[in-house]
Amino acid sequence: MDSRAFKDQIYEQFGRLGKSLASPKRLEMLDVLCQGPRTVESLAVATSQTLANASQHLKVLRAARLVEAEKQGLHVTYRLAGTEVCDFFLAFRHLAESRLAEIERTTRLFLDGKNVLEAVDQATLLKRVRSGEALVLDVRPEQEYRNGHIPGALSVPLAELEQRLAELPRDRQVVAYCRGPYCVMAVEAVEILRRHGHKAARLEIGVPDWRALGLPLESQP
Amino acid sequence: MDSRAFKDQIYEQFGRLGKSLASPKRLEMLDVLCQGPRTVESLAVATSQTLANASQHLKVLRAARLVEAEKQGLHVTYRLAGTEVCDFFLAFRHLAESRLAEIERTTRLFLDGKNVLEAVDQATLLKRVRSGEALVLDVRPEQEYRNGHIPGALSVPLAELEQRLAELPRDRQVVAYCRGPYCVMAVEAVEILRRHGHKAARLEIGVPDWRALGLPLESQP
DNA sequence: CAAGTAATCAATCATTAGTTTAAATACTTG
DNA sequence: CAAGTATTTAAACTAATGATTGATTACTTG
Repeated sequence: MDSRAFKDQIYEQFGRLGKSLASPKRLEMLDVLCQGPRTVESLAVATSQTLANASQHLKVLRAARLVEAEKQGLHVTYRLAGTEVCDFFLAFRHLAESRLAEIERTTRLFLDGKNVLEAVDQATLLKRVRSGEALVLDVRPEQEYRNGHIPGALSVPLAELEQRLAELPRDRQVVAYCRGPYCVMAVEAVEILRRHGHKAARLEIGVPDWRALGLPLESQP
Repeated sequence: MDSRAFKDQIYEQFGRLGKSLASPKRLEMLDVLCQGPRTVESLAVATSQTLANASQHLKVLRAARLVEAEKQGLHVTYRLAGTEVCDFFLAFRHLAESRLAEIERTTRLFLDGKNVLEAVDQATLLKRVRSGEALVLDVRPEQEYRNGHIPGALSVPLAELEQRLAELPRDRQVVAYCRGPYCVMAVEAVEILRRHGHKAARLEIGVPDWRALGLPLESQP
């Protein structure tokens, strides 16, 4: 084997990993999987695609060893192949954010349409969340909350929020979070809360970012 | 803009970054660019492709804002768009190495063919290099040495090595390094050195890894 | 074991990406 | 400003990818 053939084989392998990151849908699936294991169908629904497509994308991710599958009876549960994969995804996202101005522009445009622009910046918000000064609200589906959540957070999945408004204080700030900066559940939660006279704000980061910051998580309420 | 459209736009942008990492040749070019700025032609030669292809790949990398171009007279010099890009490339490489067993297998197969298998492991080798116990040899082209090298290293580009063997001690271990684990220059250097009766070993890591370890670099000899 | 459900596979099609070759552009230097 | 060099662009072709649809497999449950 000459050195060119060696290099070609090596970078070919690197390319396999790169190719698996080349599809928007696959990246969205990785983002969702950072919240915890999921079945194929639930991933398909979460990422708005057909079951067959989701299955095909998962096959690609599995070939790159980014995810693992486990069959439990009728369902196949996919999970990230390790916490390094989640950490890498966050690094990838940060690089994209730092390099592609379009991402910030799109986000701003979206948030301008909604009425959720913050009065306080993320850093002080994060401080309030950490100190317990604000009530922290986890609006993700309950299963994801159970997989791990910000300590002291109350679980009220977005779908149940309107029915359970009475559980939330009106005198204290409510800080809602969800899967991360590009998950819109917390945005919608803040809209609902403000419409009903609550002092609400959105924490942009999600549990994976929280953990990557080295902050502790809670697993059971 | 509804939330699906928002997500589609966001992950579309992430996909742009992912797509730029989906080609073996582009990854190899990024690897080379981690050593410092280079012209299109020199990149084309280093990665064994035509000028036109190299130019097209660089266009893709530039569209993803991973590299920047600067025209100096007749030559266009490309460089990484920031040290984050190099750090990210290393993270990408580590993930690939940890997930794809084929990479290690290919590397081992290649090294088995050459006679450079180590008697000592990388960790103790690194210790000897750091302590100055061994003579450290930088066999990359001189320009890359000037961009930054391991403190105390001697620059003898691979092409000049056979002529300059007299400069090297025979009683002390010579540790050669090059661009990184998949650059074969240090492997070839060790072959030459051993053939001439020197005690030689190869340090797998390159300057980018060295810097990422938080170790200091030297810029001028 | 038949019916039903979750997931995968296979075939097709439209789109995109990569390579090659040749032509065009941009700049320098005599 | 003509000749030469470095780079980019364009056109043509081939290969690969992703979405869609329908069929198939694997498993559970009545």
